[in-house]
Amino acid sequence: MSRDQLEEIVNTEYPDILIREKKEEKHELPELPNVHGNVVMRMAPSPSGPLHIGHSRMAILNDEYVRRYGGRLILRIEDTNPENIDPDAYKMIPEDLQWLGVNVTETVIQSSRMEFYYSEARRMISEGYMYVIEENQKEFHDLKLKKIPVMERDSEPSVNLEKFDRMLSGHYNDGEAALVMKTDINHPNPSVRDWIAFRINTHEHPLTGSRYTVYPTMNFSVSVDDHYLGLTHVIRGIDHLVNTEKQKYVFMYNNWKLPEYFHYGFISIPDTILKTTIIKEGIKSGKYSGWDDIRLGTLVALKKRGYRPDTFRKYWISSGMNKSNATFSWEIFNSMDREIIDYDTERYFFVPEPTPIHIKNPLVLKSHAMLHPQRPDSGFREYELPPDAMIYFPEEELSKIKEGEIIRLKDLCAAIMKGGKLQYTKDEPEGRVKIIQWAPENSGDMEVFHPDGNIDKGKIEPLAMDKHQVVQLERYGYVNLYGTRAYFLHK
RNA sequence: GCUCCGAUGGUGUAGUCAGGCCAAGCAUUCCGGCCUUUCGAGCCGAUGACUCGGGUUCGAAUCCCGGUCGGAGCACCA
Repeated sequence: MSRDQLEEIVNTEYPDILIREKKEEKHELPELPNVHGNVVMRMAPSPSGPLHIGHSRMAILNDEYVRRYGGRLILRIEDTNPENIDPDAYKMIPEDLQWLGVNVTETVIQSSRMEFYYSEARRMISEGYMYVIEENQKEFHDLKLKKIPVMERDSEPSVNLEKFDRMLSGHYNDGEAALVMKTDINHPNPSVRDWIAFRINTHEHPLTGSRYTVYPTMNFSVSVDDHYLGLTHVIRGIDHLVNTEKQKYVFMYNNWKLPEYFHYGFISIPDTILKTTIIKEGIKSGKYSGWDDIRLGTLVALKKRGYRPDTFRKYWISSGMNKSNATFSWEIFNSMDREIIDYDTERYFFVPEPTPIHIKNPLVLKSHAMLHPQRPDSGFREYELPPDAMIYFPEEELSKIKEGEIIRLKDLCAAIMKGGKLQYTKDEPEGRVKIIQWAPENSGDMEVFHPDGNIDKGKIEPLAMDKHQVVQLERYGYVNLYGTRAYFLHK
């Protein structure tokens, strides 16, 4: 007997036992290993601009685990490269995180910990784990590729300490000396071999000015910070895989306990402008109105369009910590957002490409539209139209109506196409007909800005004018209203 | 080139560590239908996937080997 036959019998004879448990879907992140009590986690953006969608993943993932297990979430601003820092970012990043609902328990700014990095460096130099190279960086690099150590690799700690102090005293210019972390000169990955831990950069720093000229590279500052801040788990992008490898040497030399590391895969976000350099240029040239230009993928731009912070959380939790590369799905993201906002968004009429038409109604007409179809108690939008009223109708729809066809003006009346003109009819249409939105004569002008740069000009019904909220423009899509303009959210 | 990482429907994921409950779950999109004074929401239905080849095993999406494809890194950026 086949499975089909069996099912057939069960279906007809014993339907009761068929009540199968529906597997409940888990939109949950996996448990973290080695959790003993609270966790300490961090996010470490560089202050080159405000946060964008990509950053939100790191923020949400870390925040979500700290919420689950309890503990601390450290925002560590990694500003050890004085070039490419946007001073505004120090303010924008915390604001973005707050909007996302990420609960930062403390903030650490690396440029304010320079003395600490120096003292850690001195200690590790004196223990023989670091050495200074001078004037021969090119050679240093070439020799590394050939797995050959430079001469300085074996110099005495006291000599290295002396040279390091000379670095700090301003004796060298940019690129003339560097402090190197000894690792394994035979490591299969050349970049892991003896990496640069401190370099000289005389660029002015937005926060510390010209006080410091010797800056740690991220692999050094991250290592010592991760340890001294007590990190238990580190979640970050797969692009840091090799960095983790490098940082492990610092932990090993100092006998520090390694945090648990997780690296999630690259996510490419289609049709979205994220690169800070491109955005900055665009703002400068006037192409973009600012960081919150809705054509951008920054969080402030997405906020302006009306996305809810919870949508980000939901999306990133459902994506999990997959190591494989993936494509960000606006489709799914928008669907999640729709689910969250739909119940709260009022309905209004917007007529793009409006064409005025006389509907030739013999009597006064009253429209009666619900503010929200699922919430009858939310009220109605009502307009009174005098006889032979003029209304606005979408141009595009008008051209698609055939001669003699009856349509319905939503929540108003039926209308028939006669002699190329649409006009009132009291005949009730049979079956399914087109139901189309319209706008009364005293409607306002509105421009809807789309993220692809397009602008739809049209008429917005009077009751929606001057509103500042996310609404659904029926048959058009969800938008965020800003008075006489609106930003398109999604369908 | 070298080093590392990965591969489940159109898309995003669950399952892989501890092989059998997977005849592969969920979400989303598309398609069809129902409902409806929105093309939104809701309801019903349908299509659609374990990268390939070997091996181990009674049994492999899951373990092993190899190939292919994709990605990242190879900085005095983070």
